[in-house]
Amino acid sequence: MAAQRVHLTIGELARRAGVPTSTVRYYERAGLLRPGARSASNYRLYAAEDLRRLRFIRAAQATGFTLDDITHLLRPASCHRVQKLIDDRLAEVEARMKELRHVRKVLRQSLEECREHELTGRCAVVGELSARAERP
Amino acid sequence: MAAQRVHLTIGELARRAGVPTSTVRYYERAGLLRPGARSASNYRLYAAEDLRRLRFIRAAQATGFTLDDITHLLRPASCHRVQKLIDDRLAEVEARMKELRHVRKVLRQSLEECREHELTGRCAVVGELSARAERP
DNA sequence: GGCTACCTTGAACCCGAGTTCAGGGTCTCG
DNA sequence: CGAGACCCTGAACTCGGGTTCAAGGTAGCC
Repeated sequence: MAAQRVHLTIGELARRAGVPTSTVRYYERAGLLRPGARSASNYRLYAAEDLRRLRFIRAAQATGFTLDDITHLLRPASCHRVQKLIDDRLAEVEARMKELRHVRKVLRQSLEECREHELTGRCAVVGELSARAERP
Repeated sequence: MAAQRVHLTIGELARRAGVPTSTVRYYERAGLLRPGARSASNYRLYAAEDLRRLRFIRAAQATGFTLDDITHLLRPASCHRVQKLIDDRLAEVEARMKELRHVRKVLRQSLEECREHELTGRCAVVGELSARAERP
């Protein structure tokens, strides 16, 4: 409450979050992030809060939420809805991790074989991958 | 070699792989999967081999390869290239798993808090999520 | 007072990965 | 023979998530 209002321009905000300004404007169009104010010259002005919000958006996105999901996460209108989103997402995350563990195993094995067979001139990776990918 | 040539139509193939026929045709356009033959009436005919190939494509895709990557995986022209693809992908998989572990933790915590705060009427999830997402 | 780096808008464009549509041919069953 | 389910083609469309472009306004410094 008493914290100084930091006034970031769009460029500053974007740099701090590691995104292009075009993306910030795009998120605004998408209803995800509105600047708290505008300067006299009509520049968007953002507070520290907005930086957190932007970082949250990127983090959520990196973990598989769509922008549409994120709008619901950021509008805690219904706790139930948010809970359901998180619940579902959690299930997806679990499933994805399981998949990835399998994939990692397959990739490692294939890579090894590929290296072993290198001298033969014929790369056997695809057959191996296919065969294994079929019965996860 | 001596195995019977199974002649699947596009619909049969698609059903067995769990994709729409439009996708199969799309993969053909993309150079990923050509039918081994055509019937007299110009229907695409696929062999069991092609079903494996299609399943491989879907599996690879599910694990984060783009269709373009997959064309290279399926054309083992250069073992080196394939190795590089797999190597890179392996690194991505590792990174992604790490991310996911963090995300899972955050989601679990948030969900718990959300449930605890349910009675207060105000959902605190976003604040929590944002705060945690900031320092992974 | 001019240079440079920033900011504004709306509209158009891009990409991957498909899907849909229009306008046909074919196969099989009754 | 006819109905319904399948197949063909090329072209257009969709969608998410942005980026790029044109045509400006502005802020700060020398």
